[in-house]
Amino acid sequence: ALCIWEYIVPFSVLYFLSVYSLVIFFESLRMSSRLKKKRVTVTDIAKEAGVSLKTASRALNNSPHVRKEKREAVLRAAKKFNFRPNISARQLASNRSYVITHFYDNLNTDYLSKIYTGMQQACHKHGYYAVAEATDYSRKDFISQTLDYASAFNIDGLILSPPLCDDAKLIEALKKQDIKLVLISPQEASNDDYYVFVDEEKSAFEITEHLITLGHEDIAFLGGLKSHKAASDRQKGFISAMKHHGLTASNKNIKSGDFTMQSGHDAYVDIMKKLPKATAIFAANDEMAMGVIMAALNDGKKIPGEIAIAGYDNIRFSGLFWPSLTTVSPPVIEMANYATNLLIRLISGETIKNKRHEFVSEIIIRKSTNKRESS
Amino acid sequence: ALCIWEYIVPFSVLYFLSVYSLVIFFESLRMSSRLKKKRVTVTDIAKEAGVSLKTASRALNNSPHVRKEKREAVLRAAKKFNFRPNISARQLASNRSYVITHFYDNLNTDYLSKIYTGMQQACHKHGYYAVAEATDYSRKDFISQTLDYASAFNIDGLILSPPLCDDAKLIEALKKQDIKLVLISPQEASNDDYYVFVDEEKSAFEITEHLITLGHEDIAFLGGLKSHKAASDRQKGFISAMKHHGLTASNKNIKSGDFTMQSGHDAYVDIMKKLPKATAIFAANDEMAMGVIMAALNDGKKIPGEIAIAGYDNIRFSGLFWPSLTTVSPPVIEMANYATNLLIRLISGETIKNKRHEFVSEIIIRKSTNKRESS
DNA sequence: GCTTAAATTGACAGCGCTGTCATATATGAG
DNA sequence: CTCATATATGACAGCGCTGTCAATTTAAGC
Repeated sequence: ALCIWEYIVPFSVLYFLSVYSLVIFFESLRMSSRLKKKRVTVTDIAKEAGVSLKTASRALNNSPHVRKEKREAVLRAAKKFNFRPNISARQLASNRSYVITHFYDNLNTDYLSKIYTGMQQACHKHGYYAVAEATDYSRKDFISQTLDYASAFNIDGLILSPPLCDDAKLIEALKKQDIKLVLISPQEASNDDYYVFVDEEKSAFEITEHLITLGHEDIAFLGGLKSHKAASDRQKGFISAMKHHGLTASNKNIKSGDFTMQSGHDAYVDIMKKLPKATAIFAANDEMAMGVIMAALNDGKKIPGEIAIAGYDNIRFSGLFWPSLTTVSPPVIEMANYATNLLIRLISGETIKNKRHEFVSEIIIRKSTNKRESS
Repeated sequence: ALCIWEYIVPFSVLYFLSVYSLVIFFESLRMSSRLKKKRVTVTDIAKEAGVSLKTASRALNNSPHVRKEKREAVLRAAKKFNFRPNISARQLASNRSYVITHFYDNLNTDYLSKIYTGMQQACHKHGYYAVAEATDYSRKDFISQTLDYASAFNIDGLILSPPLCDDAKLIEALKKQDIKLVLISPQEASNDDYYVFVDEEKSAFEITEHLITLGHEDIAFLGGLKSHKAASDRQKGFISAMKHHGLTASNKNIKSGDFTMQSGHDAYVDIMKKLPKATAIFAANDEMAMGVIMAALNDGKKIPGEIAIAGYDNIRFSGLFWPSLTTVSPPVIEMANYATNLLIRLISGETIKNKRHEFVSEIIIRKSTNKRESS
């Protein structure tokens, strides 16, 4: 994670680079009382590359109007001196904050933490700061608050996650203020929005296929709330996998819960009543899957020997659960990273054709479906 | 969370404040093309208060050598104009970053997220940035990496959480570099360190007492690894609560696991063999408690009717579990907030007498012990 | 080859704040 | 009341960068 290291060159190397470096070196010795390293500034780079301060600045910022040779010379000098721009000076001079904020209203700290990690990685690389800010979506003045916040802190860009990314009014208001934004997993995105998303249907298809491959034929699906797009996508994936393999998917083996563990528990009882020969259950989220597992254990069933169970989301606990849960893991960190990079490019004024980027989740096979698996 | 709102005064109010505000108002109208609000700067505040730029700066920064009346005048002016200092300018001029970083090597995103929230709150108030940075504690060059990072980013202060906060060498090295730091829950802190911690023994005592109050007498304790100080503190709390109420605590009813769900499951079986009349089990962490619950359900026991189960930590999932788990909730957000405030005071050069601050966890009673409880 | 437009380059000011240091004022000792 | 010391105040430079705008070079068109 400390990708900064790549910038840090041992002093011994610097030492031999040039007379200039020698000067730096001795200066640093002189000031060594408290390791006050002489900062390398754009001026130094410009001198080294034989161009003006401004040209160096342009080259470093990837701005247009710099001849190729000069640009390369500047970049070479920057590398040689291990140059890192001073963010504060940039902020001050350009009247931008170089801060990207993730606004959320979500208590799933696990999810939030992953988003932050992804943002952090991208921000790090480009000299931006990543900030996460909780909001209260239920407040009536929510939109005006958000706008005020963004302008007070001079936020350059915003990442919005569900449910905020589905508030058309908020998005419109932010756009009107000319604040760049990228959405993560919106339920449905307009053509104007930049966003990242993950193909839920495909993953549901794959995990269903995994169960089928293991030899299961009587597989039940436990869905979620109808209004939740992800849940219905997962259901579609299940149905098409079943049909693809010549198995039936009807309301005999499709039930729905409300995403809680309790509802998983209840659903198991229901399923066993209507479809007693079921040997596998695929729940649309991990919590329900865990409820199913508990009910099954309670029922005296061996997992996965007598009944295999799969979930969706890969919440942190699904790996710690016992038996550990086979599930679908959406690449949240990667998505956030991509979204942030996209945002930074937008902020820099780049025009980007592809407004959307699709990710694919990973299927994680653990003990709840696969007895040969050791962990 | 958006505590910035308190700074935002409706325009109408500003409008009537003074001629000066009028000027601001019209300027902002002129620039209204893109809401380019004229920034209020220290110079403005100084003018209003009738002092020099520097005196205003001093007053705003709580520096010494400012007469009381002038200080008050400045603060009044700042409030009137709704002044917010420009962080970047500060950073640039003072050669400090105003960044506080939390270094961690911990996969518990739930915990991390709470720490970040607490830091965020404190940083927000004082114009600092909160950053969270993952490290790899197992690397051999870990310490030098951390030092390089801190100096490259000019970090003002560091928050360290377990296990990093227990690395004496790291701490010494950081101190030598004159980097301020505050530890969160160190296993044992030297007299020189600033840290926050939580009284585990007390909480364990209380939750045991909760079980006793419910009428349980044959209570088993499921401990953790001996090397883990928190685990042994929790065990001490259990023992003293039992003794306090005239109940026995011996190796007949004290077992130990390894903090995994699986070990909780196994421990239940063991406990029931050695102490079949047990009606309550207190596990030293939530995961083991959940393992115990599953084993008990598997065993046909009713929870909490026939056996009550309590955990420790209040991981996110313990509220979603079924039955929801009675547990101890350490105030992580508050701890991080306090630690960050402390750090900011240290950075500002304040001398602080109390190097440590104790927190008390909350006992959260849920269904696994209390059938009357509704959620 | 000449004119015009486009691309490239650099000089310079200044973002908003704090550090330094010289100056001014207050306090205390004798 | 005077001088030394402590406390209070302000003028000014400058942190490192980017925006502006004018100057210069290059390319394009005919």
